[in-house]
Amino acid sequence: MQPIYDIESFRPSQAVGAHIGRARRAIVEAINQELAPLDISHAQWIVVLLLGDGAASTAAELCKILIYDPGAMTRLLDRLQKKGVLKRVRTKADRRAVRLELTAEGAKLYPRIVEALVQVYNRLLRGFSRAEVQQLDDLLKRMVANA
Amino acid sequence: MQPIYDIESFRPSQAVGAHIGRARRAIVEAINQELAPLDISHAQWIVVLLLGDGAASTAAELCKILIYDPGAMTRLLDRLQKKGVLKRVRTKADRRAVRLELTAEGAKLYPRIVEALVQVYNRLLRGFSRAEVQQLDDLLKRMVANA
DNA sequence: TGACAGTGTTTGCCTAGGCAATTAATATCC
DNA sequence: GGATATTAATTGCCTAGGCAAACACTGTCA
Repeated sequence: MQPIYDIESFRPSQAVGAHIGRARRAIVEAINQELAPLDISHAQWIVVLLLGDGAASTAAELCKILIYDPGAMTRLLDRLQKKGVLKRVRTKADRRAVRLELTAEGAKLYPRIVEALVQVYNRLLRGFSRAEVQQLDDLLKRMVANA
Repeated sequence: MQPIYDIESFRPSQAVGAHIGRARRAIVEAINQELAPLDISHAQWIVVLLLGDGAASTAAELCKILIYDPGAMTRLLDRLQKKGVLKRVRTKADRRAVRLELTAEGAKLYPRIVEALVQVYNRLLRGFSRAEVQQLDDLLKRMVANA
């Protein structure tokens, strides 16, 4: 298999990286716009999502999944707590860790975020067959696997 | 064409957005690692690239292409100037604008960045046929077009 | 030509993430 | 059991981007 790009003909703005970057920007902007009424930031709704579906329940887990700085996470959680979205609960099992729980308020946010995401993705995937989406996913996963 | 995702079965971490996010992270990290010896940040090498291949020559153009805040751009250019990578040249044509030019130093950076990008992309695309890369590009472009 | 809108750049202020050091609690290993 | 390493969370400090206001200059249009 010959290499895809070579130095002579390389055009940065036409490379996969640029396309991926533009697609990501389109997604982020669309979601932000959709979630604007909830007054919640990009980093924040991802956390609500992860707590809401049980993928994480402590700051450390969130940091690991999101590859996010622990210090920044503490402050992000502070903000969500101040908003009344989540609460910190110390547990007996491990007294270092703080279990994070969505409040009733926060729990109401979860389905709204899911709905927004589904809507945005479906919109950005207009005209795609399921097979094409599957293929896109697969190609991206192969890139990540090569890292 | 039926919608791709539905609320019940939606798994955020398996959606296209997540895959795109992970691919982007893999690319950024690989490039940063490759360019670490140059002591230049993510935002900075993109600017050098755009100036180097003539895609932009003023701060305003850079902002437009990168969808980047003008204030932040001023300061980013300050840093690159202090590093001796570029210089600002006032021109008679439009006395508001400042033409940006790579210094001899900056010009030497350009091919090294291109080389790093080509290398990283080719590595992340190991095992891809040209057709597959083309398909990936196309699928991403279609998403962006739907935005 | 002169008022006015628009453009290019800069600055100040605010927010937020990264890094390093700290503290508290737990795990490990002898 | 006790020294040591590791882990979870927090804090302070630094850097950098977003927004809004300010300023200089250019373009437009009556």
